Amino acid sequence: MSERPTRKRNPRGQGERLRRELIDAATALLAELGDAERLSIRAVARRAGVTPPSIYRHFEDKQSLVSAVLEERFGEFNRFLAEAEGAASDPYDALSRRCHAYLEFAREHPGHYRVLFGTKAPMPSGRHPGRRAAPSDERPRAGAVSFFALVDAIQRCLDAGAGSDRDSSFLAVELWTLLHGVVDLRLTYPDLPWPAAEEITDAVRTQAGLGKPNLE
Amino acid sequence: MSERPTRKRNPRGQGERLRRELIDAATALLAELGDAERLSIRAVARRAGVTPPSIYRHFEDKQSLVSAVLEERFGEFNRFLAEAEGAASDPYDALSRRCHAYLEFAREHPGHYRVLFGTKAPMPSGRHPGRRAAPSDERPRAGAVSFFALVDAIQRCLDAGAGSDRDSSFLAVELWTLLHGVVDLRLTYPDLPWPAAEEITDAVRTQAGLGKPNLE
DNA sequence: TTGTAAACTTACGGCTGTTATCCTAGCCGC
DNA sequence: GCGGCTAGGATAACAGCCGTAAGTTTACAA
Repeated sequence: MSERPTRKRNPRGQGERLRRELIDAATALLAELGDAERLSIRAVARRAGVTPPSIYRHFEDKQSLVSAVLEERFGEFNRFLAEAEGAASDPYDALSRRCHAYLEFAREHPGHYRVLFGTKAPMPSGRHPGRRAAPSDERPRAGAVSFFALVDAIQRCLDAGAGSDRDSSFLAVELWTLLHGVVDLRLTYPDLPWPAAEEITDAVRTQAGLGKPNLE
Repeated sequence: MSERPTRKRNPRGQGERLRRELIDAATALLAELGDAERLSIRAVARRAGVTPPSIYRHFEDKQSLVSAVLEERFGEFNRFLAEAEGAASDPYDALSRRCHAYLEFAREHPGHYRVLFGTKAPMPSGRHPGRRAAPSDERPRAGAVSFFALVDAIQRCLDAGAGSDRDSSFLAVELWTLLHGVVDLRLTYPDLPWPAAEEITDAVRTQAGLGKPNLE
């Protein structure tokens, strides 16, 4: 019952292996929980078949572990979108694929999407007394990367002659908020009569003048 | 230091007064925390100047207290939007006002907005052993009310002659996801170069054919 | 005076992040 | 062969939080 750790200890030079297993365990748990603050050091240790203090051999504190996982997840997300875009023939198709990939990632990994982009409640000002200087939230920086990649994709459409009276930055905000809104509200209200997510974003994208101008 | 309760006890027939004070304290705390699950019975009791078990005279359990607060907040939200709409002269103006009121509520009460519409992480399947049948989440029902009010507002525009090839339900999803996306991403990434929230939603609304047709 | 509403005290069992200390398997030089 | 060193863990414990059940006190109304 007490989940005693039954792992074999790693050999001499291979101490880094536990680090990977901890990140993998934390990744799996975050996919289930959908919230980085709910993740507990002890749950990660249980899943990895290890005692909680062992984690501190590989990560300074809980925040470090979470950050390591978030960094990998953000990398995976941005890579997934970039690869989807790479298979396109023209800028309009590329933008379309990027948007669809965004929705696909959220559909396939809802827990991770929530961890990456979900609303995070503000810190109650020092939950643990002996805290270091606020670790703050690292998601804004990483998430902004996704945003500027979207700006670039839109700019390439404008450069290719897309007709819009707005600049790429504004259009990127418009598209991103829509993508995020679709994903987030669907997760919260799965029982509403939702149309296909792609249908919504495609509609707005073409209305904004970013569709392929094949009929003009 | 120990925050001993210094309240005067309520007189005989006035036991309901504490109930109100508890709801008010919980409301204020939720505005700060932005997350119903972070709210603790003990924190509510501290703020109300009362010991934790006293709460159980007025609420069956924590979930009942939270539900009472959510119900009030949802009512306030829907009333605020309906009143804003009521001051309009035509359906287009009404829809515009409703959207602007949505954004205004979120701007003025970000914590409450998060509690009402923010992404909620899934329950880890029975956090407390001796639990009653899952209380589930009451937000979907209440939130759906807001959605259908939006559908109605859009339908009135279509009835007034708004030109759109989509039905009101689809357009409502389009608008709602955009409104929510704008609000939610702004809360998560406050440092990005955001245009005015109204500018984004107005752009999409008019692109969708729901603007006032004064130039046709 | 007495019943009882309204609140209190105490306590249980659980969770959490983190530290200080200890154990042990295996490689090192000798 | 063998003592020592150290990497890679495990134990035990601290201090804090949590929801809530059981029993007790206080003060007002009848």
